[in-house]
Amino acid sequence: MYERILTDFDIRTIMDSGQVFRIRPLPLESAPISCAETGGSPPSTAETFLAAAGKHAVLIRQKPESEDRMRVSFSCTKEEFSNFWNSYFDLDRDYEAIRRSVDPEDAFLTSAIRCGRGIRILRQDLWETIISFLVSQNNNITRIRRSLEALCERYGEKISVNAFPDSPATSLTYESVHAFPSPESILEGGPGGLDGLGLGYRDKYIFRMAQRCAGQEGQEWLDLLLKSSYEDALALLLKEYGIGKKVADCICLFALHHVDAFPIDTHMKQILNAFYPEGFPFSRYEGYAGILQQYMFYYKLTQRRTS
DNA sequence: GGTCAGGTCCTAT
DNA sequence: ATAGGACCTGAC
Repeated sequence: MYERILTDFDIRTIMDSGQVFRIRPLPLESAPISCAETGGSPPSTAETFLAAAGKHAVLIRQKPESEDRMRVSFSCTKEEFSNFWNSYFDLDRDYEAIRRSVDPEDAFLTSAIRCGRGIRILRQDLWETIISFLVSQNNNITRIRRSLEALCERYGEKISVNAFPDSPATSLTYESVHAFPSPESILEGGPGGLDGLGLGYRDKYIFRMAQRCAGQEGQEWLDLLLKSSYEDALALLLKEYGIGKKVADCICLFALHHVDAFPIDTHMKQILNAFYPEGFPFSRYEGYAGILQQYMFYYKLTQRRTS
């Protein structure tokens, strides 16, 4: 177990921000959503979550320490934390500085960053992110989660998760935690091996992408993407069957960490039309508009939920 | 029970 | 090049 006091970190907000689909609250310790804008205050009791990422998984327990500080425990060693989770959660970036840079006269963005404080743009596994956002197209977040979880249960290897010694979660066993499946394991299931996962017509995109990413050649393609600039990565991704501009931008932002990528989906279209009829001020936020996109997207979701 | 989901592909102009 | 329709399915 490894503990940190963190600012601009709220695992629940990250979980609900729509960039990641394999973080979930532990059943025994769930709590309502928190959003300053909707009158809710962060729960003062500890909440615990299970975060699965690629072949890694960890329990995360958080409790507010003060107004803007969170006490966060990770059920892993300090080494595992510094080798993987620190980077995964983008903990070396100063999100407070990003929030401070927002134009105070921009009422919508100001509300969005207040509501979404605690968001971070994760550095997710590339292959997992490609599949996740192929699934996401013309789909809803609940079903995306269900489909991906079912995919992991069918093809992902079981992985172990350390429990907190003093947690109610100790009584649970995490045999149900699966790694994200490899391209090869999906190929072994054959073309019909994706039936029954609720993927709909997206199954063919996923199977083809598994063919694309399998083997040494596939790995080399993924490595090339990892080394590419935003512009080059975008062009490479757009060649692939089932990947359009929006999904490509999500992959660039959430896996390749090109934080200037600015995915525009139905929600963002509505926001841009309603609040930025003259255009979003990209030049003011050059190089990191994608991070602000995430605050706006999350804010929009919380508004929809309560209206 | 219709509408809507973090869109993309395909076809017809 | 650009517009319009089809598309799996289940959550709400």
